[in-house]
Amino acid sequence: MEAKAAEKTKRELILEAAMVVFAREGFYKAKVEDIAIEAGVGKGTVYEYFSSKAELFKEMFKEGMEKFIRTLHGEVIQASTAREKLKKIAYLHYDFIMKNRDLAKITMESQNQCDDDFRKWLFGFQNQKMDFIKSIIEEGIAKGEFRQVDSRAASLAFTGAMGSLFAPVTFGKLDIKPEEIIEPILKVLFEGMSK
Amino acid sequence: MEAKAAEKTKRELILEAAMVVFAREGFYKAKVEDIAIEAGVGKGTVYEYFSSKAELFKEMFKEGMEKFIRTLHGEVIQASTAREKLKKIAYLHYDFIMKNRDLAKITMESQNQCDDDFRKWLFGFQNQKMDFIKSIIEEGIAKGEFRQVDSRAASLAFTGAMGSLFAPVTFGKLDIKPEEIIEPILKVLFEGMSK
Amino acid sequence: MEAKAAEKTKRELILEAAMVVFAREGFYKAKVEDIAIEAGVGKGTVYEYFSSKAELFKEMFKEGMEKFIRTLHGEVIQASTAREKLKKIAYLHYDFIMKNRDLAKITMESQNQCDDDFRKWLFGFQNQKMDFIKSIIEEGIAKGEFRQVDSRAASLAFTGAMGSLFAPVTFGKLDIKPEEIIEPILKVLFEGMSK
Amino acid sequence: MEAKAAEKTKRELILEAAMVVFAREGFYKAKVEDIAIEAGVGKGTVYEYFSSKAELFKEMFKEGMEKFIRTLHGEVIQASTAREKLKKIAYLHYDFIMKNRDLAKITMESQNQCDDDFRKWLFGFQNQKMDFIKSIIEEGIAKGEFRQVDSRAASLAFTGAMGSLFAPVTFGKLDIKPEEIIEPILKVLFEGMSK
DNA sequence: TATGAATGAGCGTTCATTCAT
DNA sequence: GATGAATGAACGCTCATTCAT
Repeated sequence: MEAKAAEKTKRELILEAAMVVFAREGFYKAKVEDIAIEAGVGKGTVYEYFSSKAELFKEMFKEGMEKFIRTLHGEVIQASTAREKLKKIAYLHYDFIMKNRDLAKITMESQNQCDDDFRKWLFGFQNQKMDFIKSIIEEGIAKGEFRQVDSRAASLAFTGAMGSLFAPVTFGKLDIKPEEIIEPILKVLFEGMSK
Repeated sequence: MEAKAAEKTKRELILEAAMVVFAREGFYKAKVEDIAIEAGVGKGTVYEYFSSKAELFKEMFKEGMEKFIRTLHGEVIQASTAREKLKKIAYLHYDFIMKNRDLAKITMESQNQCDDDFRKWLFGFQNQKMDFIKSIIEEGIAKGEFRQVDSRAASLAFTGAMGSLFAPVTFGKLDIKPEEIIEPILKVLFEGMSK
Repeated sequence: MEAKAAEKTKRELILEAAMVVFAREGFYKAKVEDIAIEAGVGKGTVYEYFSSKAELFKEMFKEGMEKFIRTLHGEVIQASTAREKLKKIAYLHYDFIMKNRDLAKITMESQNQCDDDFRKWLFGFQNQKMDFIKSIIEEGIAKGEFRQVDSRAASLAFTGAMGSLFAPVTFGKLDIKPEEIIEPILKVLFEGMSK
Repeated sequence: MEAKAAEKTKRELILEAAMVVFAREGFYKAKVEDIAIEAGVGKGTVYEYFSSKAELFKEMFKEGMEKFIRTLHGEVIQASTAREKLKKIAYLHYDFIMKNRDLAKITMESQNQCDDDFRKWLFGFQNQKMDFIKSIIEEGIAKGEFRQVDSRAASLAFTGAMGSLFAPVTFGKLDIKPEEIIEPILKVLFEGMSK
């Protein structure tokens, strides 16, 4: 996937290490020194690129999320129907959780331990995701794929159902195949929205 | 020696203060001293009743949750149909979040920062709640209120939808009436489950 | 020895408990509460009889030592020759260590952790013991039992040799019979003092 | 980068400060912060070099003692007769106490307040010293300098007599010249061991 | 630019002491 | 007198952050 060589900037190394360590330990238990070691750089170097531990946390979180959103938009655009789009989102969501269960785990934690600016960003980010889903549902209604459901309620239900996969998955207790859990959930939701 | 009741034990005072402070600050930022001040007792007194900060957190969390579960079971038993039961749960859930948004906020956080025993308890607790909902849905299916939906998928969707109320509510951004958001969500879900 | 019954005053109970606990834990690690429990009284009661932990320590120490000195004088007076007196002292010393190894252990510790008054008392006490031995040696010289040795040097040597039993005995490593170790030491010392 | 020597490592600075403060206050009353101040470093720096207060105490103690033992062996080897060797030991002992009365003072205290490993090390250390003296006495017997005395008893007496200098010296009450007290003691002991 | 030795503010916890009963 | 619940000063230790090299 990479162009030339495996050249990674120090910044990238640190962000990746931060992901690993924050996810493993949580924000407070994670030590800046451990992140530096994980990244293979000196402790002081971390502060060359990030002004504080909290700043590093925020940056790591943002990068991870924005990457996810980019993937989401990129993939979803290829689907034609609203139903397919939502299905795609559900599977991407599942994949994302599985591959980044670390990030998923700290999403929850992140709400309490950062400043208000970050909280606002996070809230805005979640709204953005919700709006994206809402717009797909509204598109589906417009195209006649769905009934005249309350689009906000439906997107809340959809988002919530996605979210409910978090806990069991991140605790590693969901050893069944993804389609076995995602399909039935989608079925229930789609039934509620179908004409 | 005292007249009527109203008398609160020190333990109760501390638990209530812990709720307030942990919710406001999160586990790590909360200082034991602040909890003591909030409770109107000395710092040492906290340690007369709880062996450590973590222990206090766990106890506070358990008490709050168990109280909620008791309320839930008590109220739900009065409803006759599965639909009414789920509706009841949705509203109680909403009320609980509104009244205990403090507790709601830290539910998420709590997963990372306590020991494995607590994590297990929490996981078991969540399963218990899910099973309760699942059994209501299955009862609804048996009684012919619902179609033959996948009861697990449905309960995940329901739980998830309830959960999705968390974020906006705990961030204090939901200034509409509860029924305006709960009813549409229930409608979507029930449509998906109806015959 | 007791007059009426086994009536023990609270004060005595506390002093005995203090002996046990201070000896087991040392001054700093010993907790006043543990002493109270050991004595079978309430924590507050300790402060009815002793103004502080340090005060309790001092009192306990003084009582123990003075009791030892009384025994020493009482027994020694019965011996007729200086040699016999010193021998008696050596054995009593050994017995005392064995029976009160607890007290012996904290003698050392006690020098650092109390106030100057106590230190002076302790120093005076040790001098008193040394003088007692010195006077016996001088009596021996006067009576022609010993050569004209330097009585101070001799008493230092004698005291020191007694003291050197401390470490091995209090560490419980001396599993030989007392006479097997005391007699040779006395022999060396007496040879050095004999005509 | 620095010119000659004179340069002291932080570790050495801290060990020296520890010696001063532990000796002045005893293990428990000594505050880590005071040691840091005495060393002219920050409190955290102490923990860069020693994992805990107890660890610092043990290291300080070991260094001091091992230095003493090295000095002892180095000097004693130069003496030819057993008598001279013991005399040398006596004077070195006295010097050591005078120069390191701090260390001497806490030797006693140290027995109670450290863990079992340290206690074992201390006990082993004392045995080693005793064995060294015993071997010199046995050498003296073999060479015909001393009578067939019980070498263990004699070494106990010698060690004890040395030890008895502790108390008066460390309390600063011995304002006489060292030879005035050491020579008579040696005389008594040697008389007891001579042919 | 990169480093890691040095730092000290900050916090959890202990326990001697007090005092209302 | 006797009690033990309540207290808060005190201290060991951590770790984010700095800065001289």
